[in-house]
Amino acid sequence: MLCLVTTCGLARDALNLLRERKGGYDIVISDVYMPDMDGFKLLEQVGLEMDLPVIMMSVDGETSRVMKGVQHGACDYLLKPIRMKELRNIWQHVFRKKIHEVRDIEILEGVESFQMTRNGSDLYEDGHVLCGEDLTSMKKRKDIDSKHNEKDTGDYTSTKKARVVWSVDLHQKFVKAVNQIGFDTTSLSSFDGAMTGSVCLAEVGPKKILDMMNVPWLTRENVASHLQKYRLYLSRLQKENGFRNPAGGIKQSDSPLRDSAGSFGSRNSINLQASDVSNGSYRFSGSSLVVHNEDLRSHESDRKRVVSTPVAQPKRNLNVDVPNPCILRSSPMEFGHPLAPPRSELDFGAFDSTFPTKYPWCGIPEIQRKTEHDPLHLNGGFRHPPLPGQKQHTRAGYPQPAPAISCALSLTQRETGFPVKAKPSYNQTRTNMANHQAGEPISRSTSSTENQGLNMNCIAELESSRKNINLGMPLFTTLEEDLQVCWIPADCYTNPGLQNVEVSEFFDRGLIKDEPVHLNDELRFDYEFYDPTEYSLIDQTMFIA
DNA sequence: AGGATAATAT
DNA sequence: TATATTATCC
Repeated sequence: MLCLVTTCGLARDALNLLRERKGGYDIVISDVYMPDMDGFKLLEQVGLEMDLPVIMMSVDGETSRVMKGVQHGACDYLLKPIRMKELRNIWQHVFRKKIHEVRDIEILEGVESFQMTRNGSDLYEDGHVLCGEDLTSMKKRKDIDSKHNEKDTGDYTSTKKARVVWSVDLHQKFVKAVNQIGFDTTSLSSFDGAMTGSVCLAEVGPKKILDMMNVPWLTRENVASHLQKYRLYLSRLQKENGFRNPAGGIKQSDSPLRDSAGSFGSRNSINLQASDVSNGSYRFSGSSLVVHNEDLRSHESDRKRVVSTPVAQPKRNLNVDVPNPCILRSSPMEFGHPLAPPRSELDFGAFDSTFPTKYPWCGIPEIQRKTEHDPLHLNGGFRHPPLPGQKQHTRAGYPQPAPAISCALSLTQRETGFPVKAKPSYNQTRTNMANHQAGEPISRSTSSTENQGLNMNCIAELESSRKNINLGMPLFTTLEEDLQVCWIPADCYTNPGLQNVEVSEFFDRGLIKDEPVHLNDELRFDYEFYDPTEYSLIDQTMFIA
């Protein structure tokens, strides 16, 4: 890096130069002792007239003096003799300042305009500022660069396709389509559940599935890719089934370890292992707030037609056990739901003892199930998963402990309109846009769109922290809980005070109502009539591979 | 269509 | 950093 240094013997000269050429300098290094002026005076003056980082230096390392420098606004204080290494480092200050400027702009102008800033005249590339490597991650740099190129060429289509996130509901559509096609083409219900699955898959191709799914923005490639994974999963499943579970029952996860190979299908029973419990830091680590630079990709998601899960994303490191392994039954009519699933789907459910329909891939959305151990299921509407006894009352939770501070904080910040986001915001932000594109009934009000991910996360946060407190020990949040939090009716938040008000308000698209939250009317059926436990299985198995 | 592999996300 | 997921190529 080339540095132009101007030296002055007098502070007065320096000030004049600085005034003459505003913007011509990036940093000021000044001795504390100067013939014509106290260094602190100069420092003060520079601070008043221009916004430049000032570094003080002197042979005097007396604490009070150093402190004085800092108090007057010096960003560093170097002791003479100054080493080269120290000099090299002073550019940090310049850097930092620039970055703060960018941040300020972001905050002031809001996400939208910030994105424009980044897309357009890229502040980062202003002069030499972008020389360093440690300010923003290289990844971000890459994003910026690619965006920049896009702008230059004007060719937006040349960029890579955004990734489709196979959310629960999207996958449900997929499975639905697979089942449908399987039904249509075979027009018979196999008595062998496993065969039914295979037959379906043998018959269906991505094209058909795509048509059946009727999701306009989805491509054949998307489906093909997903189908590939699906098949992979099925084969693993069959292998595992033959191997560990010849009887076809629910695999007892006697190991808390995640079997990476077979985990797709092996998570239906959940172990509350002490080792897992001790791993309670997970939730809180996830709750730290980040002033998050809206990812560019969320900006383009409309164009890119990206989907993402509308619910909290599964947490891979979680493996929670249902204390009583659910006994699954195909019992759609028990709920008297008017929408009886097609025959093939019933068939899927009917043979869950031979074929692991308990696994998410196998038509969960189409069949209704009941967990014998959970009477709550019969209540209709919102139901809990069969949590261990302790947890049960925390769920009903009327006198609720305060939510996580972080959550309250994020809510508050959200109100300020600052682009503050809970961590997994990227995908979820995309979700909303994509969902919108798919014609799903999602409000496009700015706040809800921008903060949906945060909403979810905050609620999840509330839930988990509440549990943690109630149990008096760190308890990790389960996936199912993550999902559940989306369903919690507003009146669950009976704890008076800030957080309740804000939480309700938070759901400005009406996510919290007197009934379970669903993302899509079409899916309502699934959400309402499926055992949340089951649903958790969906996630755990479907998205954790 | 479907498998292999590259790219990307977590 | 390793692994999982998805896009893309053939």
